[in-house]
This record gives sequence, C-alpha cells and structure tokens, in this order.
Amino acid sequence: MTISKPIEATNFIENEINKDIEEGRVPSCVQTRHPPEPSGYLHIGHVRNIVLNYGLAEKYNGICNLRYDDTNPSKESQEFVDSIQEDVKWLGYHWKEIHYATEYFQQNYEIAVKLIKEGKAYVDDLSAEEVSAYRGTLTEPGKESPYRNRSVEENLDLFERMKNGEFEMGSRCLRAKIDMASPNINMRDPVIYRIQYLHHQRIGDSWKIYPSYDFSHPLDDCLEGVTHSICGPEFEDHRPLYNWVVENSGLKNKSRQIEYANLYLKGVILGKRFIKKLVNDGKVSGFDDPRLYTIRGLRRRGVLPESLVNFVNAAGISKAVSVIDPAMLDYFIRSTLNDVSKRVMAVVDPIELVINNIGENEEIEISLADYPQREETTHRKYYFGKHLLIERSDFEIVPPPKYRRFFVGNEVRLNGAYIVKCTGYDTDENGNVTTVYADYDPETKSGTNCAKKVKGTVHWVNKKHSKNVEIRLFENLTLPKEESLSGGKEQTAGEDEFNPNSLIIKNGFVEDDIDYNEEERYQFLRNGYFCLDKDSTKDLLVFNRTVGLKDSYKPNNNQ
RNA sequence: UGGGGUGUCGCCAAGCGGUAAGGCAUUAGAUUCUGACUCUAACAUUCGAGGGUUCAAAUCCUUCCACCCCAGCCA
Repeated sequence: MTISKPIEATNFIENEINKDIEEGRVPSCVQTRHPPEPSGYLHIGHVRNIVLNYGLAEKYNGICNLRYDDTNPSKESQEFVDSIQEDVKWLGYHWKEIHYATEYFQQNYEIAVKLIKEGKAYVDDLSAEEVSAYRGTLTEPGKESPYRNRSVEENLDLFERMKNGEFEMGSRCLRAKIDMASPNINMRDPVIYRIQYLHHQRIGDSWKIYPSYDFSHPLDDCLEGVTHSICGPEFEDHRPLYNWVVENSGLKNKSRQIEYANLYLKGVILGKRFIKKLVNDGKVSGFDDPRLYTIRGLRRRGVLPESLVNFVNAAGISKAVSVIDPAMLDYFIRSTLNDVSKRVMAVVDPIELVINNIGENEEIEISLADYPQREETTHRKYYFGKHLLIERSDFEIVPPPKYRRFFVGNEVRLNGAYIVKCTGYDTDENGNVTTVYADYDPETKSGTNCAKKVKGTVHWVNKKHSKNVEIRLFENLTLPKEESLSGGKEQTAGEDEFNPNSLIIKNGFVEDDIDYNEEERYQFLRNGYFCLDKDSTKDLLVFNRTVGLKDSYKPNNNQ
C-alpha cells in the first residue's frame, strides 16, 4: 500500500519562465491568472490550465488571480461564474483575488481612446459581412476599409457616440489599424470594440460597447501585473496581436503570452457546447452526471481531487496535441482511492450460496476490517450464516483453466469468514445457475492463522443482513469518433453515436449498515471503487466505471 | 493554397551535439484472507522520411511528408 504522492513536474513553460527570471525580464515571483470565460462548467481538460496557472504561482511564490473573461454576455451567466469557483476550490487551489474583465472596461476604453488619438485605431462603418469580405482569405490579402483613414476627431466622436449607445448594434466597430495585407489574418485590422446592447450578469446595461478578447485580455494582464499569460494553442497566432496591444497600450507592466497544448482524453466528450447539448437533450442528468468528465461529474463519481491533479502533472505538458488514454486517468483515480477506500462487501449480480453444514438460524459473528490496507484500522461486525449471496461470476459449472473460485469440489475462502468447499449447484429450466451449495470448515475462521491455504477469496453478503440496492455502473460516456473530442468546433453527433452501455443498472446487495456518507469511498470486489449518492432512488447508488475494471483473470490468455 | 504550430515505444512525455529518463498500457513472475494493492523483470540499436555537417546528431543544416490551429463585431 503506497500513499500517492504529488508528482513534481517541470516543463517547457517553467523553462521559459526561468529564462525570463535569469535574464532579468521579470521579477522572481511570477504572476499568473486563471481566466475562464463563465460560459460553461469546468471539465478535466481545464484542469491542466488550472494546475498550470495556480501551480506556477505557488511554485514561484507569486500570485494567481481568478479573472473571469466575461466580455461576451451572450454566452455567459452567473450559474457558470459560481460553479467555476466551487470547482477550483474543490480541486484545492486558491486565488489571490477575483477579478472580472468587465472591471477594467473604463481603463480599456481609455486606452482605446489613446490609440485613436495616436491614429492606431479607427471606427469602421462596414457591416460584419463586409468586414469579413474585406478581410481577404488565407491566401489573398485583405482590402482596406473605406473608413480606415478617418480623421482622429471623427473617430473620437464616433467612438464616443458608440459608447453612448447612439448606434445600432453591429452598425459600427472599432478596429486596430495594423496591416490588412498581413499573412496573419489576426493582424488584418482586428475588431477591438463592438456595440453590444445585451444585459450583462455583472455590470447590467452600463456599457454599450464591449472590448474583444484580443484587446481586453492583454490589457487586463498588464493592468493586473501578470507576468506570464498562459493560454491554449489556438491563441498562438494571436500572440503578435497580443504583443501589439501590450506595446501600444502605454502600460509599464508587460505580460508575456505562452501557449501550451490542450489535454484531451481519447473518446471522451469535452466540448462545452457538446456537454450542454447532452444536458439539454436529457441524455445525461445534468452537468454533474457521473458519466461526464466535468469536474463535478467526476466528483460525483467518487473521484478525489488529488487524482486529477496528479494525473495532469503526470501527463506533463508540451505543445503537441495530446490525446491521452483514459486508462491513465483511471490509474490515478485508483491509486488515490485505494489508499482511502473502506473495504465493504457487496454483490452486484447475486446467486445464492447455501452452507450445508450450518443450522438454518445459526449465525456466526465475524469481524471485518474497514481499512485492511492500512496499518491501523477499525473493524465492524458481520454475520456468517446459512443463506449467503455471491457474485454470479464467481461460480462456474465447467471451470476454465486456472479458475480459482467456485466450482464443484473446489475450496474457496469467503472473505473475512471461512474456507468453504463447493458441493453442488442447482439450475433453473434454462440451465442458469440459481443456487450453489458448500460445506464450511469451522477450523478455518478468519484471523485464526489456520494452516489451510486456498487460492481464491470471494466476496459475499448474508441474505438476511444485507440490503437490496440499486447499483449503477457507469461507463465512460464516449463517442466513437476521435474528432468529436475537440473543444472549440461545432460538433454534430447523432443519438446512436453515444455508448449505449454507459449506464448499467443492477439490483445488488450490500452489507446492511453501509449508509450514505459524503466523505467515504468504498471498494468491493477486486476492482471497483464507488461512493454512495444521496439522490438514490433506492437505498444507494453505486458509481463505478472503468476505474479498476481491469480483471486479472483472463481465461483466454491462460489456456 | 498564405501564416502559425507539432511530429521521440500502443498513449502521454523527458531530452536542447556526447551515444534514448519516467509514467500509463502491455507481458512474465513473486506475494496475497480482494485474481485488488504491493513487488520484481521485460518492453525504442532508435527519435515522421530522405539527404548533409561532425570524431560524435533525436538534438545543427536541408528537402520532403503527416497532423493541428487561423478567414466571429466568440473566447
């Protein structure tokens, strides 16, 4: 039993930061920011960004602020701003301060005015379609807008009137005057302010003009004292623009943008838009559905935050697109859970086991260790008796080679109780096994250090001392197409593309005094971790998944 | 197609001119009152491909190939 330890990571971003510090470009305490747009729930793909930003600040004794990139009210809501804070806290990270891009609107505006005065920005009257048409294509340069060379006075006046709400939404915008012929499309006079008459969740209707990401983000970074602005790969071509804004802002603090690759899990749905669609279509119960890889979905599945952090650190970081095998995540989930899980007995798919040589009402008290994986553990009482339940898969009429569990003539240990010898079985008219019979050996009680050793140990539950529960086995909710995992693009998926086996409901049994406890994690069988859920329709829900679904017994390989 | 980026074991990923770290997965074995956990061992003569420079290259030069991102008044 090892205690999972935090994984130290060094990566190319740290190398860059170290260089900046050594060469005196930034103070040794760096400042980062975690800049989510409050337009969705956080998911596993965001954890890398969180670990990086908060982690880097921690590592360099700097600070990391949470800053909502809330410059597009049409997509954002308070629900998302609240959930993001909860999720970050749950992950174990702390921001120094909370800021909003909207807090900086006045300063953003003043800098825009300064740019206009310097002839570096102009109000364009072209429609959105025209702007697009004038922009050119990937291979052809763009055309300059006829409004590009308006006088500073006219621009100032127009921009002021935009701000005052005198124009229609979309009728005009403010553009940075850079280079319409640039091979980098982002530099072809990007729009930096647009007119927007939408109600904003934080600032209401106070502003009629909204800066674009490309304008506000670098400014807010500099204003806040950020030294390193870590972002996704999609902003790589925006870096020249980022730097242009920083250079022309007149701000003394100059932040530097560094991009890293996003993290995907093979076959796992992560797109914000996609997750929303699943929720809206009722495919899943909500943003916290355990099949989802949202932070809260994972959490509800019983995953612990350190698993996520360790996973992300172990996966490392580079600029190459990384599509990680979910088995790796599972490993980190298991390794954390293994340390903390209470071992209990439960049977997912039961068949009856009758002990021949014990009285109908006879009961033998046994003691079960709650945490056998630890040096010290508490114990609980349980009862061995005549009518027990075992897992259907723990009995075979014709045992495959090397099979260690129940088959007629074989001896097996009932976990925590006695060694038992299988004597026979009953089947129904269809040939399905209904009952298994066995004799127990009274000399082999658990804890007595009996000489007899047996290869297999089997979980069981006493029919009388167990309760019927609904057991929900969750598989990963995946898509067959790999391209569906991307976050940004329009994604289309038909209903039948979802894994239909993502939720399996079983009628199982658990020891009768195992009750809901938010903190507790459990393990039963050889491979399943679960937690109980308070929304249970019956006594409890069991969340399982690929966590530990590895079954070392593979008959086909053992022939 | 113009620009930007990336290609090291099935999957991540170190490496930055001195002769291929590590993790996941896999395989074999030990241990085991969970076929779990733990343990031990195996697992790239080779770094997208071809040329070149060098005593020496995954690391430098060069050509080519593949994949990703960019033409929102989204972020």
